[in-house]
Amino acid sequence: MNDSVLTPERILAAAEDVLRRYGPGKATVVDVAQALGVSHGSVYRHFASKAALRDAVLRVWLERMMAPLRAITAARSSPPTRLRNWLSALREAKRDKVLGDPELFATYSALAADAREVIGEHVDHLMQQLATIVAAGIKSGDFRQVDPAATAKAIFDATSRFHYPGMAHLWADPGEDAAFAQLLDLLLTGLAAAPAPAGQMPAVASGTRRKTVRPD
Amino acid sequence: MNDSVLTPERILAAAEDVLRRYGPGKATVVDVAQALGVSHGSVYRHFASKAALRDAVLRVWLERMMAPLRAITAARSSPPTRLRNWLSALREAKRDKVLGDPELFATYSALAADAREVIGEHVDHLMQQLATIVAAGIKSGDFRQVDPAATAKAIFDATSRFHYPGMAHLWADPGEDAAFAQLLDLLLTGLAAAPAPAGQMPAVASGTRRKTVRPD
DNA sequence: TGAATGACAGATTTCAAATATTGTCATTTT
DNA sequence: AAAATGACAATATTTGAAATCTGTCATTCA
Repeated sequence: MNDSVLTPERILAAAEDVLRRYGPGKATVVDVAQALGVSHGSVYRHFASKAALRDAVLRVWLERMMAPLRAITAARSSPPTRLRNWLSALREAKRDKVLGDPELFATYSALAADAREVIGEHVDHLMQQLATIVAAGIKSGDFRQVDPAATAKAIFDATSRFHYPGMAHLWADPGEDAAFAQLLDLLLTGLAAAPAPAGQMPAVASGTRRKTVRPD
Repeated sequence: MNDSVLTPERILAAAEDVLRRYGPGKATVVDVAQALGVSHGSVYRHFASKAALRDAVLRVWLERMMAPLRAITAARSSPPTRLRNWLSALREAKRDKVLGDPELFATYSALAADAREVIGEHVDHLMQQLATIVAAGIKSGDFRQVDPAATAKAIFDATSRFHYPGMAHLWADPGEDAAFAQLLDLLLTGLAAAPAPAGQMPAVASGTRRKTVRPD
């Protein structure tokens, strides 16, 4: 098992493996070291504590999960479509994980419970992406004039039901798809620029109506 | 303690007391019986099992919490206002409970975790009330033509973040009020009847525009 | 005769002793 | 000299035997 030099990367990979095999409660630093054929003292040369190792593993996992979302954020489809796709992708990523391998999902949920800081950063990243899409929608005239950051948070909050791991126990229900679609419709309607608002308009130059129609 | 005859009501009251004092994990049927000055066998004459007793206590507690919501549902203010008040009241009821007495809240959350059926009924009741308000809003012309039941579910889902006990750990945050207000605005905008819809309208007789303006 | 009791079997919980883990660091290895 | 080791103290977890609890029911009580 002692292939090359001991690097943080090799330790991370081994840790992920051990975690997958043993579960979150039982995986020990000694196990990880053993998997690498080294003493557990060596692991502490690269990670300050078990918590630090745990955080690093979690970060890798979250990063992997976020990759498709980044792509959607940067896509060229219309902002409303992008928003729909992004939220659907977030939901499906979690849903597939929890339905596909409940144990592993539970493992990572357990990790996450003790890694508030990492989760905080993660959520911040997600909301920044949402805000980007919302801002694009305002610019294109598809969305009302709203505060992108605050609205991003509202959208994230509103969809928690479908992506927050603590609610995973509801995700196997048959009505879930319909409920999610219903919610998306409600949110997008709330976000849409009023076609011809009779009366009060936000006090902003309304020169940015929807200009181009892009393929969805 | 052996005042009058043993009734389900007296047992319920004692059970609630014991639960409050001992916590959810430690309260035993023997404790409840002891508090009443009877043998535990007598309790089983009135409740088939500890689970049944637990369910009954939970039902009483939930019923008490729902009372103000019923009042709001039946109020005479405009449907949008009623919806706002109802959702705010739901949020505040839970928030006050969890911030006011975290232990007791944890106790009841623990009960709830093993009483899916009772919780299911409870949620159904809540959604029915929401649907009533939504239907009223459609009738008054304040809301778009939507399916009241499906929309009630969407609204309930969208606000889970602020009333689902599993998310209580977020409720002490200072930004919570603003976030909730933001979400309410987004939902109510999404629900509002378009002032002058340019183009596609639902295939429904649109003879029910907002007729009267009531005091909010 | 209907309500209450308490002994009982089986299941669950508790608690303290035994074991394992984390994190450090003086020593060994390469 | 940098990397790795493993003995060690402090902490956390596991374990299993004893105690407690749930739910039943034959018997007692009023």
